[in-house]
Amino acid sequence: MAFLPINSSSLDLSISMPGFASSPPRPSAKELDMNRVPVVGEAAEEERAVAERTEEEEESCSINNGGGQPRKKLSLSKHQSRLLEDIFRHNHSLNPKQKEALAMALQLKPRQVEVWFQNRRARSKLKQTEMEYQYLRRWFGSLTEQNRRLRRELEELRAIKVALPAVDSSHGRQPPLPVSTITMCPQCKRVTAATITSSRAAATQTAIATTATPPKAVRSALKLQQPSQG
DNA sequence: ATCCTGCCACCGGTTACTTCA
DNA sequence: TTTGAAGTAACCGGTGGCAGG
Repeated sequence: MAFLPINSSSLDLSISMPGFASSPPRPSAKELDMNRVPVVGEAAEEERAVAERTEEEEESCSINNGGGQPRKKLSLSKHQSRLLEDIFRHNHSLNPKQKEALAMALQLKPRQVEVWFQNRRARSKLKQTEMEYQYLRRWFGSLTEQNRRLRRELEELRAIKVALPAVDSSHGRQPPLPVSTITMCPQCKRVTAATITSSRAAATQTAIATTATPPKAVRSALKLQQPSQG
């Protein structure tokens, strides 16, 4: 469990903070909230933008005043998003103190940080689900193909068995068979054509029957891809 | 020990806004 | 300039865990 390195009074992140970093990357105009007036410059502008945004939120955003007015949607700056992402990578949820500290560092409301983490967890889960779906779809496809191949093989083996009805018990001399059909009888340890047809057919039958069950490795692989909690 | 209540955090689903092709 | 799709911040209602009475 990777906890954020914070204490009760500060968020000690080794990542640059908006408004605190010496030279934070300047977000492009498109990355900033379009409700704000366009700004030019470096850190001061970012700081000013955040301050203006916060002021606007105080007045208009229902997350602050409890609704009534049409909600305005805040666009987080690239800087804020990056920091949130960095923290999310280490921790998918925050305790109240961490949330408070992070909100302070980002000049956001704790509720906004909370909502961001909720939405981020949801996106993460959705992405995971989509990955699993794609994986299972591919797996299903390969199983279908395998099943088709095995059924074809079973038909061929049955055809061979029909063509060679007397071979089964004799172990006697038989006409030469195709190399691919020769195998060892598990009981008598002798190579016979009849054994091939029966044992291979049985094996094929079993393979067909068992292709519906996901192998343990697949099940655990899907489990392993779950995002680690806490 | 059990039940009830209030609080809080979280989740799934949805809405509404922003951005971009 | 308009428009539809995609991304996502914010909201809503429901649920479960926990503490206190």
